[in-house]
Amino acid sequence: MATKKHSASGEAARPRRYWLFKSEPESYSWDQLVADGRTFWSGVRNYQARNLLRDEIRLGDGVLFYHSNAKPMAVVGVARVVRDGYPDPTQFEPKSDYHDPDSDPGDPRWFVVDIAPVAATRAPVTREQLKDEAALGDMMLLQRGSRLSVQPVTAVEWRRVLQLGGVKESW
DNA sequence: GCCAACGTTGGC
DNA sequence: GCCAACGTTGGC
Repeated sequence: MATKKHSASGEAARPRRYWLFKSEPESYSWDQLVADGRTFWSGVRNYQARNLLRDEIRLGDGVLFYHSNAKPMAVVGVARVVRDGYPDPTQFEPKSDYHDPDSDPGDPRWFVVDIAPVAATRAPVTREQLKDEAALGDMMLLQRGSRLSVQPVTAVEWRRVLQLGGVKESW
């Protein structure tokens, strides 16, 4: 029968992937994202995270929004990527905290994606809850010493966290 | 507030 | 190219 399942719908060949973005709520909270309706994820200044933003994270991907250094530390919402990676404008703004005088506009060093909120979790899915889930034992967020602020999430982890948060996928 | 883990910087 | 010193992250 058919050998190419998605050709008729015009769907992208790449399957949707999943990510977790950390933010300190005092710096940029879920509520702020909801108020803004959309934002560019600026200020990531780590090469591993940069590579994900530039090369891996794509329009339509799912994002778990996690509050770090917070009470409680928790996944508080689900967002989606609404624009592929592009150079972080703040790196070229001398007055920005994120200014990088060594970044060459012809070959920008730092990248962002745009995200928009999809749904808040019914209640914060706390770090403690996540740690209690056997299925989430390998989640990067929970590994000792893991500091990556933009990190991959497996499909299994994604589904489980959404389930814990009472969020039904709808896009 | 502490401190382990990690990344970056710079002297050699 | 090594590595000690330093700064940052972020859970505890």
